[in-house]
Amino acid sequence: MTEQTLVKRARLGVSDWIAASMRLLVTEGPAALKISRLTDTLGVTKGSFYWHFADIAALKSALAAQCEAQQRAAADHVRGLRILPATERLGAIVDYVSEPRRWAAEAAVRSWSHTDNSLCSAIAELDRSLHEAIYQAMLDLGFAEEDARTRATMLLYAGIGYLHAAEQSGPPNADTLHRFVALSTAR
Amino acid sequence: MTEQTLVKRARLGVSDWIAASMRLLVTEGPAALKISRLTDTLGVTKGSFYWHFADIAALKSALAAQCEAQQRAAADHVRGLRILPATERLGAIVDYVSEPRRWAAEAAVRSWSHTDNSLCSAIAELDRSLHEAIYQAMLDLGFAEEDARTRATMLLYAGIGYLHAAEQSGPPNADTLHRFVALSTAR
DNA sequence: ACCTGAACACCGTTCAAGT
DNA sequence: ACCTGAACACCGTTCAAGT
Repeated sequence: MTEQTLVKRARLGVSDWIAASMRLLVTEGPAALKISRLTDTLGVTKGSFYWHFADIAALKSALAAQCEAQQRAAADHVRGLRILPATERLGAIVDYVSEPRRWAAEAAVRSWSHTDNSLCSAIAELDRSLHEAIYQAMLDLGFAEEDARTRATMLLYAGIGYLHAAEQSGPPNADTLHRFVALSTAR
Repeated sequence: MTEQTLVKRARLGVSDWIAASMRLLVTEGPAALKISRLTDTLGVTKGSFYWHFADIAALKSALAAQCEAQQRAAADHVRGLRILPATERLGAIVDYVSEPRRWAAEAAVRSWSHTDNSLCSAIAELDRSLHEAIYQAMLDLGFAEEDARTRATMLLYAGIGYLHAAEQSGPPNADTLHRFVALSTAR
């Protein structure tokens, strides 16, 4: 009864569908992303949906794009940190990605990607971007190319693994990630 | 390889359905777990499925139980390696988990767990077991408790992160994991 | 005990027709 | 430009009837 079914707008735009989808995704997870759920909350029929989107994959793509935009912003932010000295830079990257809201969004997208292949490329891109940033920091710290690559790869994967593990065991612990940095940059 | 797809038995048992489900899960992921896919490969109609299982959730539960048994067996195997010297032991753990068939099963179960909470505890148990084994190896190598714990945590998460990343980018590379071992045990 | 075949509900999808 | 309403395909589910 608390739905906005009664607040039926005369006309809907793509952004209305995306917004409703985002709300569903965040509150009930990817499994709730059904056309019928959307038409219920928006107060229209399913035919309406197909005026705005080719199919449900298109809706999910658009939703994913929204998430990707946030991720790109994250990647940009990380790249912007390159003015910092390498050690502080790695610390700043860790602080940034472990910020609770970012962390939650990251976990949600990665979790969603397991049932939606369209998201895989976006995630791969962010991972590549992060790896590049970390690799560069390792180089700046004076490690030889191959050593730097291995250290960067391990640090990145440790972060991703930690994210997946923490997904069901509570909030992130920035301290743990900082220890990973220390270990992966030790001589 | 027992390809019984075309060999239509006169009668099927629960184990036949589970086996076919496991094959589908590992080769095509949880999304392929459809009754119609199973009846196609087993050469029966959907009504047959409902003689053996109450619904598709029951099939998935039974499959999950099978997966959990495998996870437990894996944990036991890792615990059994403790007789080896620490360095060889870590190498043996890496070789064991990166064995292609185990790796594929592991990736499938972890991927599936994102949409099936019943699997989370089994995975957490294996992770705990792996962490304990790796931690013990670090202690045996002479690292102090807290340092050993951090090194073990990072190595474990790097492996998990690598598994998730490799899930969509091809087969595992044991060499990469061995380099992670070298890095996380470096002084 | 195990299976078929027909039926039904649900959801994604299409499209001609309405405003 | 945006939406309705009816149709259809696909998949999970039920069940009476067959061996």
